[in-house]
Amino acid sequence: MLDPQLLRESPDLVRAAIAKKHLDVDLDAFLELDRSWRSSLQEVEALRTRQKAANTAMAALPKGSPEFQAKVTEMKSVSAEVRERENALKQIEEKWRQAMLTLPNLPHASVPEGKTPEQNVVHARNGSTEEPRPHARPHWEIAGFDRLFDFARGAKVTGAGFPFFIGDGARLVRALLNFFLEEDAKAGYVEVSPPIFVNAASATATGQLPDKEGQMYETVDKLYAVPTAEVPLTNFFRDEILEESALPVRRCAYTPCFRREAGSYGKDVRGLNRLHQFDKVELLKWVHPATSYDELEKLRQDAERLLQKLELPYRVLLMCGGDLGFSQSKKYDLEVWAAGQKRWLEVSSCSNFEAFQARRAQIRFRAKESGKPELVHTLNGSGLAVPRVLAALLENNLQTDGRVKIPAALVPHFGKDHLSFA
RNA sequence: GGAGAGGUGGCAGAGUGGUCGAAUGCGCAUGCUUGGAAAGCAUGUGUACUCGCAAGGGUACCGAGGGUUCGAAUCCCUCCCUCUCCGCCA
Repeated sequence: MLDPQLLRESPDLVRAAIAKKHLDVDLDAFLELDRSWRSSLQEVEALRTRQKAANTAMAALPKGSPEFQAKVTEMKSVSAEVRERENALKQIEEKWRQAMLTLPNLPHASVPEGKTPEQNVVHARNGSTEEPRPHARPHWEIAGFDRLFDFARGAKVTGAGFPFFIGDGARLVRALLNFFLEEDAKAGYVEVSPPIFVNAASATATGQLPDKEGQMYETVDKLYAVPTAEVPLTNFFRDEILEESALPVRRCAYTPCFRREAGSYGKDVRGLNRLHQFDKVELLKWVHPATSYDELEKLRQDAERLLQKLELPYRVLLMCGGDLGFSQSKKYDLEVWAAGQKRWLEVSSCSNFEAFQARRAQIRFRAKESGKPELVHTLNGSGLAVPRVLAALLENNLQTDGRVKIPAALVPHFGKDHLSFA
């Protein structure tokens, strides 16, 4: 949610910023709504003032006295009017709230111009994509793949996109999760194991609702399976005021992530590239607004380090305005090279939300100077998404003998230096 | 799942229709006192929205939402949560 004050005082600035995201937003309609909300509010407040004054006067009057009865009669009509105007106000407020929820966050000045993913800027590259790998092939074509990653049984038991991980496949998932969590702990993130279902208020605070409910699995009692640990993690401090000295708070969490992925078909969905359920470790920070862009760089580096230690070639994209999400101010994507598919796979997305989520979620800190509550800035990034990292490992590290070499950093967690499909 | 009790300010805890944004205590802040501290004394101590150049006003909030009433922390309804006992169970 944006700062309503900023909208009122500098609508042109907001308009220009939103234009960078290439979204179509009717600010004038909102501003008009805002004006009528304020005048309606003032009407109601004036009437309430009258009611309160009458209430005090009546308390001092003998009950049943003529003066008292006269007041009752007088205030009955005021009461009716209050009811009417309050209903009108409530309706406007609801519209106002809905309108606010549809306004996107503003991009940071350093976000490059651009409309399409092609206009994202390659910020950095690490490792070679040119190394000859004659045996490389898409991971789903590797001999024995189906023994470790059983999509057919998964489809039978649950549905497409819910594979079984078996033997070394399951073991590699567990090793990766362990490796990620251990490394994240070393980087100062406190591990959290959160609920994997959240209520509507939580999904709204992080921006999944109201627009993206079609992307989440919903239970009969209106709980949502988390699409990412970001949701329960961010909501941990919802409606709370932290001490300034507690900032920055850094946390990480492993959860399975559930995404309906409605409407995505085709090449992207082969193998482990896109699943309805997948494992991911998420990094989250609550920081002082003055430091959030430094913290974003650190967050990106924390995620990058994982890929470096896994010896996987990757690149960092700085997202252009048009490819930024609804609620982000600035975002880096980390993409790992999959030598078999000969394409980049997104394995992490590191974003600064500034106060956008914090305002929706009312996460604040008490500023030492003023003693007043201020909104924190929130940031999050994957560290990392398991199946795509796994896919890249299979494709890049496939040996001539059909086995897959396990990177040195992972060997202590995996327990051996090769994965076997046999 | 069944039965009962309860949700009030940072905490504890009063308040069953009006003068209650709310007693009192603790905590916290500032000042006085002191060589310094404690104690003591005094004053202050929520959040949000809104009007105003400002000084300063106004309104809302007693778990949430609705209702009754001229008027609701207080009465009624629905929901959520916590606790105790029973049942069930990883």
